[in-house]
Amino acid sequence: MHTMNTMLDAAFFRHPVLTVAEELIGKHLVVRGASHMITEVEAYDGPQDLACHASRGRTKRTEPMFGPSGHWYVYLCYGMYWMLNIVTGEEGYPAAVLIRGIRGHCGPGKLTRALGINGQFNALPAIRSTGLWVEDRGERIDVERIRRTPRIGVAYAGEWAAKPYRFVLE
DNA sequence: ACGATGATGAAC
DNA sequence: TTCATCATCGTA
Repeated sequence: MHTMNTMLDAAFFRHPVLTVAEELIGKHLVVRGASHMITEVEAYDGPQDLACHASRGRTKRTEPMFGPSGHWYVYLCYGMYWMLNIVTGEEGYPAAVLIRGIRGHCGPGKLTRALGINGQFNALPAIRSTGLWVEDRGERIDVERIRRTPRIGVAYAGEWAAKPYRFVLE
């Protein structure tokens, strides 16, 4: 039996960021005709989350996170690495999932470099016509294979640094 | 352990 | 306009 590849749309992403983050494990990032299984993500959850950029308010940079779900939030980190995030939840509530790993590439800065993803995708919707989207390719991921840990590189975020908002496929 | 490398946001 | 800070990574 053949399974259709389904593009994940805005409705898929219009849910609590922790829910979307876990469900993104095992889905596929599609760019330039190639698909890559997502193996590691982190959730950033709203203005109260001190590790979330939006906790410092609505600014030019964080604007996409306040927009509708299913759009990309891409920003430059440490002057060298592009971080790829997908906006989740209701419009007006700033939350996003950082794509930290795909099969064959570990690390958020390495995967964007390998796939040629940069700021050109910021604020664009994750649909076929933009050239960067997410698909369910019918792979079943047992939740037992998903490990939760604190997020990486956010030690400054007080109690929020310890929350298990990182999801990794074993 | 540290430097590369530049945008960001807050302070001044 | 300056300044500290950074959701990282390669090299040592």
